[in-house]
Amino acid sequence: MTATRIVVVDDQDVVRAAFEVLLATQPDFAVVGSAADGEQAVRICRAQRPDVVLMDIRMPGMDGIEATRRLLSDPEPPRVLILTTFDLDEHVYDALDAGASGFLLKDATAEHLFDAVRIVAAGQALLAPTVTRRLVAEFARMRVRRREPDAALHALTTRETEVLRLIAEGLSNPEIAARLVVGEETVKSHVSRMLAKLGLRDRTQAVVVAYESGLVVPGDR
Amino acid sequence: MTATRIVVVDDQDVVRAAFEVLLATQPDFAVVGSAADGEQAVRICRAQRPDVVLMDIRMPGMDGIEATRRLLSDPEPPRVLILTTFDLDEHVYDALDAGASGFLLKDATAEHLFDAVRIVAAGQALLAPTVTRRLVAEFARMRVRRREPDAALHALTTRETEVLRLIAEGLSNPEIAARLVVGEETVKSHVSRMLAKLGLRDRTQAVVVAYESGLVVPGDR
DNA sequence: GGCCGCCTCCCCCGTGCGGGGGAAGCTGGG
DNA sequence: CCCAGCTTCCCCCGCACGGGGGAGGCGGCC
Repeated sequence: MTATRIVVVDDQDVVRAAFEVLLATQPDFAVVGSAADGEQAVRICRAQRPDVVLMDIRMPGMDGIEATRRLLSDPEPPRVLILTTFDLDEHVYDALDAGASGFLLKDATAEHLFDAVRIVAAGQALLAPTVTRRLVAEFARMRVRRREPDAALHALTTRETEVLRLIAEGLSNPEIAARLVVGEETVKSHVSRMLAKLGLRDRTQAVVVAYESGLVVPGDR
Repeated sequence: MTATRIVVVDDQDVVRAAFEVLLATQPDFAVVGSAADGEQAVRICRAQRPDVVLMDIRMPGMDGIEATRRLLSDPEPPRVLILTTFDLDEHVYDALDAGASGFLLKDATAEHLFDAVRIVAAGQALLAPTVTRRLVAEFARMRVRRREPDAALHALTTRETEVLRLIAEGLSNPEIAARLVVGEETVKSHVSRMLAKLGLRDRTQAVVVAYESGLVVPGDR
């Protein structure tokens, strides 16, 4: 098994050199390049094709986020491990968005860094504990809104809910009738009773409550 | 500084005993109780008030998820670290939802376990690398859909966009006219041209594209 | 100057929509 | 057994909605 090929990206020369030396102490690691900004990073990675890129965020010119985004859009991209001083950065979410596999703080121990490199090289992911905590909290928050189809929606019968869902797809009454294989008159009564139960005026407002209540979720179609 | 108080929950006696012995090797840990199912776990935690609970998921009777949910609803709850054999479990999301601070696989090393306990005791969070990877991917996916107010929406004039946004609040034409302080006829022409540009039939469909495109976001009101 | 895009308002006209009734069959529970 | 709730369908009616087409004022751009 060959060594994990690593590129180090940091605008501070000392820091970069320190990481190179540190990583070189591990027999299964091979530092194959380094860069001081985003442009250099992209160029060197495309030439060296490393397994893992240790990426700083704050850099003059192209920052680590944008560099990550570009690298990840290549075919067979490297795994990117973000290494930064500040965890309170908004950049965390942007970095994960850009496709980073890991997010470590510079106060991590050498052992943690080695672990992290091996984990992302294996295609897994690892985040600093504080970052994990925020991500988990954020994730739970996102899920909470997405599973409270509550309002007065439980008052609806199954058929009424079904009709509401189709209205929220933008269908007209005749279209809904066709979809459900019933008469249009039937649909109209379902719609009327649904609107009355929810205290709404028209189908437009019905679409709004369907989305706001979480009955339907953007992107699920 | 006092030791971290730990409760071990697992339905298999040997496993439970093994973890107790393992944790006892650390001078800053103190195992203050153990349980073989969810009910016992809740009872013992309320009596012992540990800092950290090592929780198995699969157990007879009340499972680890439900036990976690109940513990977390208490005042000053312990931190819960889930320890399970299967990472492919759907339970991961449920566990995080229930409020767990960590999620480890049983194939983790002793050192990783100790680290994890110390991290969650400190109020941070830690997940197994495979779980982290899935969470990061899921998180990125969630965010992607939330920032693409693109479609053909740029073709709309500012006024048309404004009208679309109000339609997506469930307002009728007269209401929109009042809100914008213009005549109803004016609103009608904006609506008509907006629908034509987007290739839509009625305001109901307009609400759908407003939500699906990200022009409006559920919960922002 | 002339042109064009946007916002504003006006007309007519057809119809999809929603309210107000009523009625049938079917299910399940007291 | 009968009643209640759900689903299905029917009638009539009024109106908000949306299409078509036209027009004036105002700003920017060539």
